[in-house]
Formats: sequence, structure tokens, C-alpha cells
Amino acid sequence: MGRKPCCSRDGLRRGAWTQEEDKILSAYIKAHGEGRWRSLPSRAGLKRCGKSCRLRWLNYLRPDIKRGNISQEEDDLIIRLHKLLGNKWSLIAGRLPGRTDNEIKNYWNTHLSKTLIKHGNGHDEHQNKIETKKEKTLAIVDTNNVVRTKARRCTSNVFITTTPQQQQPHFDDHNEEHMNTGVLLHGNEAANGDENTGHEIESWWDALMDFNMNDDWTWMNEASSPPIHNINVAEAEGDDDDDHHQVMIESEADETRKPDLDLDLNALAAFLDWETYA
DNA sequence: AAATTGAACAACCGCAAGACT
DNA sequence: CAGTCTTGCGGTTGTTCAATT
Repeated sequence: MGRKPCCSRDGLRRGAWTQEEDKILSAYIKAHGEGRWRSLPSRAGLKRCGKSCRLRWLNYLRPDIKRGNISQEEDDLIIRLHKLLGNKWSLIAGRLPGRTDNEIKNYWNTHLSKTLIKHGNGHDEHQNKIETKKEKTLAIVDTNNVVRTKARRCTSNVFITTTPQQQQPHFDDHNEEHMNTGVLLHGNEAANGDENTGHEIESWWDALMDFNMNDDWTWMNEASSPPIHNINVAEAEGDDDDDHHQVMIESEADETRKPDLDLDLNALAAFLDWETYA
């Protein structure tokens, strides 16, 4: 005997929403804003539970909702993010403007999971591509004469922060100015002696690679963001303890695009469940 | 034409975390 | 600080509709 469903009270409607109900809910939220869902139905004059109202608004009525026609880009992104994050639908949806967690979840369950099962869990060409890219990048790291991090175990507290921007513009073949942004990772290694609670450095490395699986190194398929074409991994300079790792991300962008890049780095931190600190 | 099947997606449910009292 | 409330999340179920038999 579980607890009572929230919509079990007499007189509360359930099931599909009518146009009239949608209209009432939309009008009420437009006038009074979101929130206080529990009391919203009575205030708005709806015979629904607050939970149902919230869901209806978030998944269907919100003005910024993009419905149907998941594009190929979105499709690819969902696959990559799911590989990285698992069933964290809200996080995945957060990277797809206008899409809801419910929609992504449904899309995954009805389209993508079947497709991936059909193709051997996606671990074929896709995985090979990642491996190849990983090797390529490590080669870049080596030629740049930076120290390559070893896979090592950290304890459960891993921090990520954006370092002060490094003003080291350089030029590529097209004489285009680049921008560097650093991410400093800090694993408090073996602080409590529990080796089983740690993050594997390999795992965040894999995660970074997953973010950059396209041939053109496009970051997250986001048209508005600059494509990131290179990732270097190095020990942070000046740190005595070797649990600091610095990930350098170079972007083909000028100064004005730095906020985009910082946004992506913060998103990455969130995805990987790292803490951020200034 | 009717019955069946399956895809798509809307909606519900229980749980957990954080906010509030 | 404990109890209660609110909100958000992810799993699951229910409903609709088109395709197939």
C-alpha cells in the first residue's frame, strides 16, 4: 500500500488536458508567473492537481517549447550526451533549447534505444572514432611538449574551475587569432583512503573526448558556439601536489565568444557532476 | 471493414532533495 | 534541528492513431 496519489482527491480531473484547461493555465501563468504549483489549481480555477499543472506547463504549454521534428544534429547530440550522462534527461534536455526532458526521454525510448541496440549498442564505428580521436589528441599533446596525465584515482571530491583566461594568442595556418581557456581540475587524492569512491581521470578524459567526436571537432554541435579544434591535457604548473590537472581547450574564436566557451565549460562541469569554484 | 499491433507521446507516480517553518 | 512542504526528476503506464493483417 503506497502513499496516496496526489490527484486522488475527489473532483480532480485526470488524463488528457482539454483546450479550455490549457487556456486557463496559460493565462494564469502569464498573469502570475510560475511556481507555487500546489495552490495554483485552486487559484486558477482548475480541477487538477498542482503536479499535473506543472507538468502540463513545462512539457507542453511553455512558449519556448519546440515540438516534434528532432533534427539530425539534435539526434546526434542526444546520443552523445546519453552516452556521457546516462538517463539524466533533464541535463540532456538542458543542452537542447526548446526540448523537454520528457520529450527527450520519450524520443530515446521509442527511437534511439532501439536503433543503438540494433547496431550493437553503438560501440562500433562510433567507438572506433572516439579511440582514433583520442590517439590523435594525445599526439598533439606530446608534440606540444606538455606532460600527459596518467590515469589515476581521485577521491569523490573533484573540482573544476575556469582559470583566469590565458592571454596567449597564437596563429594557425590562416593567421586567425585563437583563444585559450583553461579548466583546472583538482582531485583530492586519497584524502580519506577510500579508493573506491573516486573519479577515474580516465573517465573525464573519455568524457571530454565524447564531447568532441565530430571530425571537425565541433563542440557540442552548437552552431552558436565556436568550434573547438584542439584539447591539450597537462599537469597544472606550479602545483606541488600532482593531483591537479589542467585541461587546455583552444577555440577558433575571438574574445567576444569567450562567454560561449565558458558556458560550455560550466556545462561540462555540471554534466560530470563536478563542483565549480571561482 | 474490423481487429490487431506497434509507434509515439502525454500524463501519472513515487521518490529525493532542498526550502521553509 | 526536526517535521513538513514544494519542486524536480526519472521510470512507467495509458491513450491515441496509423499501419498491417
